[in-house]
Formats: sequence, structure tokens, C-alpha cells
Amino acid sequence: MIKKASTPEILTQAGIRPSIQRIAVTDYVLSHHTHPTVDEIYRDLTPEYPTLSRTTVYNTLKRLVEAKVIAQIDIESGNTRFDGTTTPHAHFMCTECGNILDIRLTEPLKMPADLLVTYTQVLTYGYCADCATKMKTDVQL
Amino acid sequence: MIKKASTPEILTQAGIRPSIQRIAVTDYVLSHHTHPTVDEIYRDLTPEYPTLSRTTVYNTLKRLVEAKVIAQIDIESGNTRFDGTTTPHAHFMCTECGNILDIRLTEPLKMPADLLVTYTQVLTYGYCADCATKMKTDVQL
DNA sequence: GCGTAATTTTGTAATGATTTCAAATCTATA
DNA sequence: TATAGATTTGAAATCATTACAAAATTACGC
Repeated sequence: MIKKASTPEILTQAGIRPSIQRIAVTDYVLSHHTHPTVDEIYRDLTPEYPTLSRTTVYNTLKRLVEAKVIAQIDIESGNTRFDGTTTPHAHFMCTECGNILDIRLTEPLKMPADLLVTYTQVLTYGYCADCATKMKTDVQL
Repeated sequence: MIKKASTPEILTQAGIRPSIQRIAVTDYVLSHHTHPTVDEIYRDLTPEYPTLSRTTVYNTLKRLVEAKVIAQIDIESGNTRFDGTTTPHAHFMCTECGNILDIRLTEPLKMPADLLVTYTQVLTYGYCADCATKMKTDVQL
């Protein structure tokens, strides 16, 4: 039986001292699978942590990304998003409704052997199932 | 014998009126395979076109991307880059020296059938061949 | 060619995400 | 409990990008 590590444990293992704020931010990203932005995280945590500063959110997220506890997703320029899932997977963003989906990659990318690849980001764009069908209805294809 | 389209022709076909400035910016991106940033393009064109405005460079690049004449690469957050090659290929950025390489994709990504994918960006990071060997030497692996 | 409307360019100002920084607060430990 | 070190905070700075309105250029009818 493997016990799931608690957020403070995860932080300690990553060499990050588990302060109240860091636990809150980490918890948020690990438990919400919505690929939240800095501001979404800040807004949602503010009611419970009224003194929380945006800077702390920025600093914490940066350290979490560096420690590979979470992943940074630059799928939308000008709005960095974060992902609690760090196992390799692709992302799809619907350009119509803005939804971001996780896509399981079936095969690893074949990269030239002389490159030492440490990180890969696969970003795809288009119309999600819902928006694609809505469009067909709208234009009577 | 297929004749290569001239830059004004390319612009006209894309529905963009070929002004002097637009031709210069388009030419620059199509002929430099360095994945330039807005500022690199602006700086390099300024000597020949002293009145050129940064806004014009931004506007032109935006229209070119929309018309799919060039591609936008968001491999480095906070520094949008542009690519004259629009055929599908991946990018690799060396986090040590900053070089960006084109990577030919051997197999298309398998995406869920219910998604209508219109654009894909594959971004990879790590150490290029040169920097990887330098590191080995440095640390005496 | 000339005048007028439409388009494009320009430069400045505004925006907005992110970073910097120093003071205030908190935490660990002796 | 005192103190040093780490963390948090909030205001100010930074920097890429966008908005906007005036100036310049271009297209086109007369």
C-alpha cells in the first residue's frame, strides 16, 4: 500500500520549506485540473488567505516549476498557466471556447540523438468536440 | 518548372497589400532562418528603413501569422519569435546557449478523433550537441 | 493631372503580466 | 526569549504588446 504524500511532504522533498502560503498555492495547483493562471490562483485563495500577495504566488509557482513539482504551460501567450500533472502529456486549447484539455501521448517524440532533451511541451489548437459540432449546426454544413 | 513566388506576390495572394514596409518585414522573416524576435527584425531593418515603426512591425507580423505566411513560435516566454517555415516541424531550444533548432518530425501526433486540430506547436528544451559535450568536459564526467 | 476617400504608417500613450526591492513579518533555534 | 535567517508583502519598476489618433501614402474617379 503506497501512501500518497501530503503537500507539506511534497514541498519538503522538493527542498522548499512548507509555509502556509506555499502549501495553499501547491494544494491549489495539484488539486485543480483546470490549468489555472496566476490570477485565478490568487483570486481563489484570497478569500481564505486575505493577506496573500500576488508576489508570493508568483514566487511560489516559480519555485514549484523549478523543482518540477508542477509544470508551466505557455499555451496562451500573455497568460502563463500551471499544471499539477507532471507526467508527459500534450495540451489542446479550443480557440472557440478557450477550454484546455489534457491529451495522452501514445508515442514519444523521436528527437535527434545528439540533443539532450530535458523538457518537452506539445501544444495543439483547434475546435473541441462541442464547438466543432456547434459550428456545423450553425453553418448548416 | 515552378517559379518561386516573389514576396509581393506572396502578400497579394494572402490578401495583404504589399507596402514597402510589409515587403521588408516579410522578406526578413522568410529569408532568415534564425527565428527572430520582433526587436531583432526591427533593429535589423531600421538602418535601411529609418522611419520604420515598431508598431508596423508588430502589425505586419500579426497579419502574416493570421494569413499563415509565417509561423509564431512561443518557445521563450516574453519573447515571441517568428519562423518563415510553415511546414510542420518541431523546435528545440538549448537552455545553455539559447540556440533554437528546427527538428523534423518523423511521425504526426495522434490526436483524439473528435478534436479538430488546426495548429500544433512542439517545443523541446535541453542541451544542444555543443553545450552537452562542453558540460561533460567541464565536470569531467 | 487633381482631389478625395481609404488605407497604411508612425509615435506616443496605455495596458497588463511579471519582476524587483526593501521593509515588515514570521520561523527555527540557541 | 532573543536573534538570525527565511518568507511575505505591497509598492514601484520593467518590458513586451496594444490602442489610438494624427500624418503620410495610395488608389481611383473626374
